Amino acid sequence: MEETPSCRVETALEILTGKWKPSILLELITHDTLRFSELKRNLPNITQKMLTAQLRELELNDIVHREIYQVVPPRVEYSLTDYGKTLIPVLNAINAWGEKHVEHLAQKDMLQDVTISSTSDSF
Amino acid sequence: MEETPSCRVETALEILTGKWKPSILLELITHDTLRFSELKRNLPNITQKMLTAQLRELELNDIVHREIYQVVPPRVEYSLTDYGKTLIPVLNAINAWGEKHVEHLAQKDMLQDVTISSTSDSF
DNA sequence: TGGTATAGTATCCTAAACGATACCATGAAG
DNA sequence: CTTCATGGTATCGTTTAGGATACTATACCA
Repeated sequence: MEETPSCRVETALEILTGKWKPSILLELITHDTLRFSELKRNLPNITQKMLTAQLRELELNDIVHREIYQVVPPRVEYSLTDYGKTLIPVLNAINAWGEKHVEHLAQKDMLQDVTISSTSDSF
Repeated sequence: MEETPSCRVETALEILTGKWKPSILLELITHDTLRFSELKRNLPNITQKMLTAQLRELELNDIVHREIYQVVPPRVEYSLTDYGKTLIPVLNAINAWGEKHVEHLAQKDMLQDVTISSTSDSF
């Protein structure tokens, strides 16, 4: 029953964090709808267990929709819910800052190899 | 040497996540400069070890500045760097979404107790 | 001489996240 | 009747995050 800003930030971050959730969300943002196997293919190092677990959590939070087709072999498709799509601007903001940060660290740590120039403010 | 959006998002999230970093950052945003002991007082359940560790990480990433006064007993003050302040809009975006999300879950899970109305879009 | 305050370290332990691997059900195709 | 593809579970082990507790240095103050 807390209602502080830090509580809200943590609530939001819970949805975005975990080793795989950002990648999964970005996949669904850029591909719209993906089968389980397609997601797995696109995330080369994830285990089946982790992919299932993360998708279930996202589903519980009403971020992704899981559509099951009763066929054999099974076909299950994942996509963002309308509500899940409200996360896109947040991810864009985080992505933009992350991009600056990579540059910032590059400038700080190494004063060398200043050949970075790509800039993309959204996906 | 990855340069994908998900890599950038993860880089940014690394800075924001951890059980205490959001709280620490929000403290420094709202109070500007705080001594170690003041931070500890304001974060009632944090251990000294965790506070030190999280502050060190934030310092390494150039998010917070650590000012040491050579007196006894020691006095050490923490504040956001100018660069660290560029995180504020990001935290605001996350906070705003988190607020909506709390409401969203409330509507979904319980169809009761609809007495929530506070709205604050920034700190 | 001993207690106090501050800002830490060091050590050990638990719990949670994550990973590797094996297993399962189904029906169609061969 | 065997094999294949899909989308999972179950079980176990490791690795990491976090927590509890004890310890430290220093100078001042009584």
